[in-house]
Amino acid sequence: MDGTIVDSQQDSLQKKLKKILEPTPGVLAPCPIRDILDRLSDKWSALSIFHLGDAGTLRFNELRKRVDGISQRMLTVTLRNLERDGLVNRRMYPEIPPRVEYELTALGHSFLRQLIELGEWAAHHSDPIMKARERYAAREQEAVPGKW
Amino acid sequence: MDGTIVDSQQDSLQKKLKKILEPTPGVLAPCPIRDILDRLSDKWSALSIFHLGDAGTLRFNELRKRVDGISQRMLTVTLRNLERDGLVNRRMYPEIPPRVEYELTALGHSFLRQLIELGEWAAHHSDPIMKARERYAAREQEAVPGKW
DNA sequence: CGGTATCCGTACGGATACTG
DNA sequence: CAGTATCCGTACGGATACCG
Repeated sequence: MDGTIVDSQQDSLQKKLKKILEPTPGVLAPCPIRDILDRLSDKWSALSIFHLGDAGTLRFNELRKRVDGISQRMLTVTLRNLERDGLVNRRMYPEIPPRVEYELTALGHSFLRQLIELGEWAAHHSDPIMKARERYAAREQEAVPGKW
Repeated sequence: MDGTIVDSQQDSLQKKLKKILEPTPGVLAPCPIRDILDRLSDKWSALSIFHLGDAGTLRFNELRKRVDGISQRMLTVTLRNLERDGLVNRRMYPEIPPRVEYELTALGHSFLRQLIELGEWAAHHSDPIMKARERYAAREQEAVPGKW
């Protein structure tokens, strides 16, 4: 029911996997996957990218208000990382008081599309995930009866 | 050059973004995105999924050998999380010595496809990212001349 | 306004030893 | 073999204070 819709694509997937997993010249070692995952792993990158993609161009404190709960420090750090990786553009205007605007680069928008895909997947599969957790929790209960 | 291939898809993207970013009933609060990102954020989940997807079914120590550098503890923790979320299936055989086999569930394979997409994106865009970093590093040099 | 600099608690993950 | 238990260092991120 799930393995029949894909046919020749299966091989393709396996090949892609092989390529990702191959040791030295692969996608893991130098920059690619590990780095991209790092951008996803820190607490605020994805959220910042979402908001920049949504709003277009934002000043530092405008973005700060939108990314709920982020500290000034972490917004700075996050934006620096994104800028460093070429996902975000930083434009500073030599005025007083200073004005700094951030926006996604073309690369950033490209990455945003991947994030949205991920978000869509998550939204679409949130139900089975939640169910799985409930089942897991239930099994934990019966496995350790003395706990309760 | 990059904004012309997508036309009516642009609105669609924006709408998806809105949906992802909307506060309470959105994708962020309950389970979805935040949780999925959590799976991506820990150090070993993605890699473990890749290897399970590549190999099919693996015993604990087989997987351990493949996931280079992972400790016994972290493999256990990682697999528990993945099992909890319904991405990995754990099958235990009551033998001596014990044998435990892990494999991706249908949901896990579905997620793997997303990971591969991400990997492909990363591989495909690793060049501009690396270049961006070099530029950033170069700008740092000139900005802080006293450092050198 | 848009940052740095500093301090500090916590959570993640590694190493090691032990167990059914 | 496949874990669990324990200890322990580090890195991530929050709070606060200060600066151009």
